[in-house]
Amino acid sequence: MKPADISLTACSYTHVLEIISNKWTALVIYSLEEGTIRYGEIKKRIEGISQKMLTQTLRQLERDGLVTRKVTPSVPPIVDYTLTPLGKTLIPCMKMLKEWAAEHYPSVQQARVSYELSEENGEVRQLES
Amino acid sequence: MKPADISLTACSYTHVLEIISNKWTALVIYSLEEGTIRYGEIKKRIEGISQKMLTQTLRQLERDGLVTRKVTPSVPPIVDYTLTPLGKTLIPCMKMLKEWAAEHYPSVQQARVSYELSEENGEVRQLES
DNA sequence: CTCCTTACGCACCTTCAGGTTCGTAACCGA
DNA sequence: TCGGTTACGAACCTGAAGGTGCGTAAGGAG
Repeated sequence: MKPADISLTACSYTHVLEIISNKWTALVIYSLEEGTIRYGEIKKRIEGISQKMLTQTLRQLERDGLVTRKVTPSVPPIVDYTLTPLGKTLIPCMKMLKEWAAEHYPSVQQARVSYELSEENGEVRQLES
Repeated sequence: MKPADISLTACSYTHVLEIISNKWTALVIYSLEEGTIRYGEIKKRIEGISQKMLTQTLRQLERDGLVTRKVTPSVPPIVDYTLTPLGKTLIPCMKMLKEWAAEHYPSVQQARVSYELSEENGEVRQLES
């Protein structure tokens, strides 16, 4: 009835997801929840993240005003990262997502298994002849 | 101190985002919030989505147990989509994300602008010589 | 007889997020 | 003198997400 009332560029969902849906972003924010932390510490805490990806992710968060970067020019250098007040407003959202997953992700996994099974058994998907 | 306690594959965030962070997924779920709706209706409501992407997105949601697909074998065919109870549990999460964006996205945009400005003015980023 | 309709599948192409590797500054301890 | 340290930048490569266009069924309207 109402035609084209949902727009990708205008929709709020797109905006949030654009910020937090990068591969490592949520994990980096999570590692910052407890307060200020050094670059190297983040890297140690997050399993499998490369230096490049961590730097890239942090740069993006800094650009978006979600974290602050503080350089102490010693040698070797010390760089501390902290969530800004704006960044902290994300925490309740993230908590909610986390809780949803804890509660419902098993159901999703189960659904996927049964879906694959019914596919193998040649269930009707096609609009048949 | 605590080394590698955050893992990509084990973390709940990854799981939720894996489900809802595809380009069109959130918008499709949003279009289903009000109840059962036909394929063509969804397509009309979401600006710029192609047939292929809509089908792909719906297939994925169906596979994850978030929507049901009901085919009425008439000609031309009628296919109705509905959120499952599991799918409906996502709505509060989505609402929260939406509200966050409504409240805070302007700040993010502003932060981006000032970031670009300070870049142009050659701010110190490098660990200097 | 022909065209329009709905809801797809399939094949192909492009783009970009993400990953790997290498180089760097300059101090400190051995 | 030489390797280890920290926190990066730059160049390059790859795979997967997303986009475009074509084919299709069968009935009803004209």
